[in-house]
Amino acid sequence: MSGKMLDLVARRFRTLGEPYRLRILLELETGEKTVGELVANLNGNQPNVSKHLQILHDGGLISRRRAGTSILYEIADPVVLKLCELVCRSAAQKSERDFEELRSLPAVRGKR
Amino acid sequence: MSGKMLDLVARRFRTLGEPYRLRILLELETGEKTVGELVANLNGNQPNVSKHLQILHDGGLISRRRAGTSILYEIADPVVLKLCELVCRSAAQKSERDFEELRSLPAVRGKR
DNA sequence: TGAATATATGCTTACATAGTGATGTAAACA
DNA sequence: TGTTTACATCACTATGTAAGCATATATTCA
Repeated sequence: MSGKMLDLVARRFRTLGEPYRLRILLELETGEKTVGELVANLNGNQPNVSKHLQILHDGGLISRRRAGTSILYEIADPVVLKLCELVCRSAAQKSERDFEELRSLPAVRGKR
Repeated sequence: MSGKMLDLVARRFRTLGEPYRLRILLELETGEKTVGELVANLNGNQPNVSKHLQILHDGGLISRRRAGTSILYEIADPVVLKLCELVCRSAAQKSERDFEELRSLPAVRGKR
């Protein structure tokens, strides 16, 4: 794989590597929403939400269309949902392993 | 999804959001390797490679075992390869779209 | 045990990026 | 046309993190 392609892929992962942006994507999972709706649902401030939307849009993960004075965003690349699902499952498994490892430590076993 | 879970998922994406770490993972795709081999194959310096390996290991994406004075690393969570493949395909599609969009701009169309 | 080899860990610097408040811009409507 | 509404952008600060050098740790072998 070329260096440029690696940079692209890495950038895409980083775009998804922000909890706030994941929350936005989860909000959009149920359908397109305006910036104002997202701000309200996420208890965020408007400039911050707009900036994250811009980043997601630049990355091609969401698309937008104007509707009057509002702008509606929606998920453009359905791969994001699949990615989230995969990572979510994998992260959950790791959490379980970490927990089991902790539980098997003598110092902890002795404390019960 | 809870806030902690979102943080975990986001962290996992960020772990993958570094070109150098992706190169390491691609190297490991063909089997386990020592730090020295990775340093040689990636033209990197040893502390930097070690640090990235540590990050990947903390994230549960790779595992390690000692063999004499060397330490062998290998991919622990096969989901990483699937993720890379998905993102790679998605990123390539976006690049194509960007290219088509550029090509259709009047300023560019007129220049040929 | 002491030297050599392989790897990990501080420490510092530089850069990217998130959050926030102030301000700019574009559409709708009186 | 001026005002209002919805959103985007700018400027700044703070934090996270990658790269690089120096150094510490652990294993092997003489």
